[in-house]
Amino acid sequence: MRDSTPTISDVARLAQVSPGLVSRLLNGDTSLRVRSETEERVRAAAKELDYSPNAVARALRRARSGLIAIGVHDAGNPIYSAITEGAEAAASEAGYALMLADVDALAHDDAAFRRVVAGGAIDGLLLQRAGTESDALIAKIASRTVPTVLLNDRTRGSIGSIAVDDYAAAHVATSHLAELGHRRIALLQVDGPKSRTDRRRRGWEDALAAAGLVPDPALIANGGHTPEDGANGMRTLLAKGGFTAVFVANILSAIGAVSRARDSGRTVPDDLSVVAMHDFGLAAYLSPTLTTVRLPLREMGARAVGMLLEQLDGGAATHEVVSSPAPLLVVRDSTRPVSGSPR
Amino acid sequence: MRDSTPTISDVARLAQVSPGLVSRLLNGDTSLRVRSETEERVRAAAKELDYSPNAVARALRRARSGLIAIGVHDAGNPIYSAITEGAEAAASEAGYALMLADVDALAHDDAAFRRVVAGGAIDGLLLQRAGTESDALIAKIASRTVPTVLLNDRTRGSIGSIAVDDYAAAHVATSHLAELGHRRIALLQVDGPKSRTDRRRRGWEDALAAAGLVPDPALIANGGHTPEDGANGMRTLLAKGGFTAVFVANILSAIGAVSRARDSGRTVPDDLSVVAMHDFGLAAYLSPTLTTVRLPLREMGARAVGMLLEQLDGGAATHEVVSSPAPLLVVRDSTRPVSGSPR
DNA sequence: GTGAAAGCGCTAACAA
DNA sequence: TTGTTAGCGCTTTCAC
Repeated sequence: MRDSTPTISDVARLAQVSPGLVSRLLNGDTSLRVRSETEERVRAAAKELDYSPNAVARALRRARSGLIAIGVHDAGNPIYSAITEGAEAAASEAGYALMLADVDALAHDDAAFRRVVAGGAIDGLLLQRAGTESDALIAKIASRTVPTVLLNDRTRGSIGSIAVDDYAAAHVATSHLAELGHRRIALLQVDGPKSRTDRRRRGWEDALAAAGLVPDPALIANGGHTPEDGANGMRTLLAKGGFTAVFVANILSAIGAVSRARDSGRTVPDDLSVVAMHDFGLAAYLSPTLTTVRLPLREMGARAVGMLLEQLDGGAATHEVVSSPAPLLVVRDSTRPVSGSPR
Repeated sequence: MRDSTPTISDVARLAQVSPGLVSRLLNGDTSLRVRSETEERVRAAAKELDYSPNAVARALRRARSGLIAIGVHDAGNPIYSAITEGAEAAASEAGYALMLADVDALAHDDAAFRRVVAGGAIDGLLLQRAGTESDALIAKIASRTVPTVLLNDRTRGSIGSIAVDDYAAAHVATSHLAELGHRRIALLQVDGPKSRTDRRRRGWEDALAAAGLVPDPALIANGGHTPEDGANGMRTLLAKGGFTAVFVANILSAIGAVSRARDSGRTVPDDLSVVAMHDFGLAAYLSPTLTTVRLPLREMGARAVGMLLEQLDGGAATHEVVSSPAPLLVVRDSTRPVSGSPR
């Protein structure tokens, strides 16, 4: 038994061939015509030594690290982790590995940034776009060095971007409320990039219009993307009053909003129907269980990796919307037909 | 402006010194006595070229990739992601990067395993221990190649391990219920590694004993670690009846348990008090808000990285329990003094 | 104080 | 059909 990890030369020696041949053979070089007997000797040797090619040496030689980094803001956020899971699976599938990086650390720690982005350590970067300063900064600088895809973003430009269909999601959610007979439907939006906010608002507006209702700007408030923000947004909304239903553009925010409504004496869904954008496992176990619009987040993460790989193959940066599967309304207990007059 | 990324030779050339000198200088080699004038020339050149050392070349030369992998089962689980966040922060702090790997993929896809673990791609492995077959397998094989630390585990052996204080957590939670006057306190345990399950059960037993109560084996059921499992566990428990409070050894499971209790007509906390092990942001926004025991998960992730680095420096594998900060009881609305007779 | 040279393990171009 | 060679960019030992 050898004490140190075997190299390609060890395999070559054992099989009595040259390292170059082992390399081409094991990498499935199709332009190679080997005697099948030789091939077997090589494979047997590799197996006997339990040879695994050294990833670092290969990366240096190929000028490809086989690593994709994903810059996230809050790894604990279930929405983000769904994206990350999709990305990890797709990366792994393609023979890549996924590196986790904190966007804020990247933005504020130059050494960390250089280590991750600038030193050839990664072949591509996936960047969670939350609408902060850091985001824009990192995206701009990083994309000069390495193919980059902005997640949750639809910026048109030299940097790739991918998003879910915000408009459709908002439309589906709002239509559901309208179909239940609600006529005063509020909107709790997320303070992300303006264009995204706009698309969701238009989905809400158009769904209202389609139902013969008139969007009331007074029924729009900011719900952020945390339970706390959602609770605050709901407080603002409740102070104005005059609605029987609300579409909340983020599920964590929605949970906070429901909590706040309850604290101020409203019962969901009796007094107030709530639909949240995004879905996750817990939604079915909350009280009340939450009606949501499920979006293809894992698919988005996976596709983002695909876009990155295409760029690595020389393709241009693209801008995509993941529209399949389409936003799916998951009706649970937080929505019900309107009853009585708005309060 | 140069088109390709500058190498150390470019810097050396510009500064009119040798690459070796640049390397030692930029890496802060203390045994180096350079003319301060030369030093400035080098630093200026590096700055002018915006030089970042190539991480891959460095890794090859140093035989250190600067990468730590964390094998997780369910990245979306808030408990796991807290650990991951802690690990990421500590890794980044130490100049390392964190790679995400799916344990099941590692276990079932040999190519993926080799790529991640066997090819010198990582310097260390953090392994989420969920008690599955895959876990044990991976741990065994991986640890032959690379320093490994088992998360959430207290296995004594050549493989490092780290855990939170399960016993104390269960004790704190159960004591709280006992102090509220509950005398029939059930336990919904997680079907993880036996020793862990045992420690939590002993915490529960000892807390009961300390309160002069007798642990009743009939009041133990399996609550798993998902809302669904928790709901099932609660169903089992409710079928037996005879308790007014329950300690649930996992927060997701607790949410399912509460949901189930509600579905079968019980009100938490009026009919049933619930304490969950582990805490996360949403707990304060549920209905009812959930009393929990908060554990140092981020700290555990961070410390695990520290243990790995110590092993890389030649230290032996250790087995630690993160006991600081101590398990913290966070009292919310799911617990209240006992009232009436058990049902 | 600084330079020169070797080599980490691999792959790709070129020879034979 | 297979071997030889060069070199990716860096660090480190040794020499001057």
